[in-house]
Amino acid sequence: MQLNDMLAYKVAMLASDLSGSLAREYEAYQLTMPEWRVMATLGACLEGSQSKYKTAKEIAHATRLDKVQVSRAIERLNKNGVVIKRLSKKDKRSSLIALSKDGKAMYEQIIPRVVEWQNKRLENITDDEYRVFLKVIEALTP
Amino acid sequence: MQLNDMLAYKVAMLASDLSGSLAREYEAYQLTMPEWRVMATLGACLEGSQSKYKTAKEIAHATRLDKVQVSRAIERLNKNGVVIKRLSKKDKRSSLIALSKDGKAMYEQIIPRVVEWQNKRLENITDDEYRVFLKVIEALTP
DNA sequence: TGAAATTAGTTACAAATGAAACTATATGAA
DNA sequence: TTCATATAGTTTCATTTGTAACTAATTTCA
Repeated sequence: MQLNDMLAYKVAMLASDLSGSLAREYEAYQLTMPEWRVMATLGACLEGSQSKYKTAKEIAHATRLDKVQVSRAIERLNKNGVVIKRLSKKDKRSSLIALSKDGKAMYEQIIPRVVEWQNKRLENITDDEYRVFLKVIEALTP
Repeated sequence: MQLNDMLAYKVAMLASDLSGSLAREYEAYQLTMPEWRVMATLGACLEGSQSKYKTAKEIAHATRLDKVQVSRAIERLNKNGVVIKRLSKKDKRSSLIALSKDGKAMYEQIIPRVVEWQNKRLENITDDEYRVFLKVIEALTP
């Protein structure tokens, strides 16, 4: 059995390649990966009818980052004017986080680049193949 | 677009889950992931007709680890008697690395655990689905 | 030849990461 | 109430990781 035949290795290689390649789309905006994930989460919730505010805890859950990483990402995004923070009245331990006007504008610039990047990556793959791919990912995740 | 719909994110989640889960199989042997990959590479080459010795460079290439990680992994494996190192006569900058007797025994204990782990993970997935999955991975990797 | 450029591997240092301790608030049971 | 326990988020510290500099050997080509 070669390393190359091993599932975990294959997927790790793919993940590292995809992450690195996608990162080039948002690195232009001086964002790290955790920062991008926080933004993406805050940006996505603008579209629905839900509140545009999220707590750090909710963001951590959505991004699967741990609370330290989320705290640091929010701190930097806040310092750079990308997100705003207001104290929650319900629970004074928490803040409510949302994209600022600038942050929203930045998000709206990045998203099309991410979509385009993804479409390009998927262009040699049929819909059927991709469906199976997603299904297998689902089945592999406990 | 939700984070969850993003290809790179999905694959990163899967990779992190698979790596972590597989790691439990070799962590019992006090191996880190780079160390396991080095062992796996040296172990696999015992089976073919090739030399059982590999240079750090060849190992780095096979494992896709960078040379610093490989150097550190080899250093620790060597200190723990898992691999042996002899100077290459052809090129005095290089060493030739191979599994020691103990290292080979360890490798032969671990491999069945890894195979079993992988089979278990794949048990809900049909051969056809898995074939497509591998094909998509191939197509996604540039 | 032999000086300049390249390569293998190691070492040193800086940045990223994660675990654990900490602060402030909230919850729950006596 | 009030005291013990739990939780949100931050800070601290040790470890991991990656980058760049380094050493020693090899290759190239003038």
